Amino acid sequence: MEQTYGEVNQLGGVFVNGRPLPNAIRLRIVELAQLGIRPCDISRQLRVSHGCVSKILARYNETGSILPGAIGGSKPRVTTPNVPNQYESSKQASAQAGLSYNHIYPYSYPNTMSPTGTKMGSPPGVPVTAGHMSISRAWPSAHTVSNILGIRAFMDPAAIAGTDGYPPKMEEWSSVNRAAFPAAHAVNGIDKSAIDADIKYAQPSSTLSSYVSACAYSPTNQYGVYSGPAGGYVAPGHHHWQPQSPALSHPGSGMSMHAGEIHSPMTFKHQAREGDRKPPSPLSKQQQQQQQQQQHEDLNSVHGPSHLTSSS
DNA sequence: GCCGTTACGGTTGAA
DNA sequence: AATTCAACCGTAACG
Repeated sequence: MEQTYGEVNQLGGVFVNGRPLPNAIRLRIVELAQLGIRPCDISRQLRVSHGCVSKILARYNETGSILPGAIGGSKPRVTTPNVPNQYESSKQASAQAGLSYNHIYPYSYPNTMSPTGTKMGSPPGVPVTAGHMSISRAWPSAHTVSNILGIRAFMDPAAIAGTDGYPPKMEEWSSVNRAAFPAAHAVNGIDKSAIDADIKYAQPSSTLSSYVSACAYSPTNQYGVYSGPAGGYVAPGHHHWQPQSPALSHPGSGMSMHAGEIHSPMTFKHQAREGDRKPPSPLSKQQQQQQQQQQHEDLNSVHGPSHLTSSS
């Protein structure tokens, strides 16, 4: 297990068996889909099996999250009926969920060169934001609920990058994603960071241009169809997203960026549907801390705009 | 040819 | 500390 670098699928894409695709790729899949690109094209372009594309998109549509579910661990044993205290049980459940998964997992595959230095390992005390939580929706499954800290990974390339191979893992950024990038706009923001991170996985060489992670895969861009990175796909008529949701948007966070590039057709469908549900979330103190951290991290994460230039 | 679904082999991590 | 086991993952293949 140590070095599971990667295998190559039929499409020539790199993947690690048993492990989720890098968020950058996932993000790209969603972005492209939003732009109207057909799944089959996405599959080819990103070199991800269509089954996977299908799965990710389906998941996104359903949960609003591009992030993979929590891997590993055991669900809290529910053997005990919640009978005793109804309210208790409910809160308990949430709490558990929250607690269960909090790590960050930026997929940094060991292939890289990362400098090591970062220990950010995001210790268990990771950063989270309540704000996010709230919007982050109640996840249907036991897992997935909490972690928002993933965000930091998303937003903070450094953090991610830092992982020299063995980074902190964030399996559960699930909620994050939503929170982190509420809409497409956010996508952009994240994207870059996420991409950076992932990129390493994909391409160690990374210097990478900020975006295009996907493209990164294909240096040559054979499929070059979308030569453009996000910008490329972006719909021309996009509007700037407006900070309408202060709550979820971390102020200052990377999102502020020009995100205007992508319009967000998809948006979260459920925001409303589940939105109501977890307001006061029982945040664990950890989470609280996390919140703080996170916020501050967000700030840091402001990354520069991805210049989309050319490429290819 | 496209797309949804699922079997398969694999990884992870709480219990 | 080691093992168990359930949950997830992505690919590949099927329909």
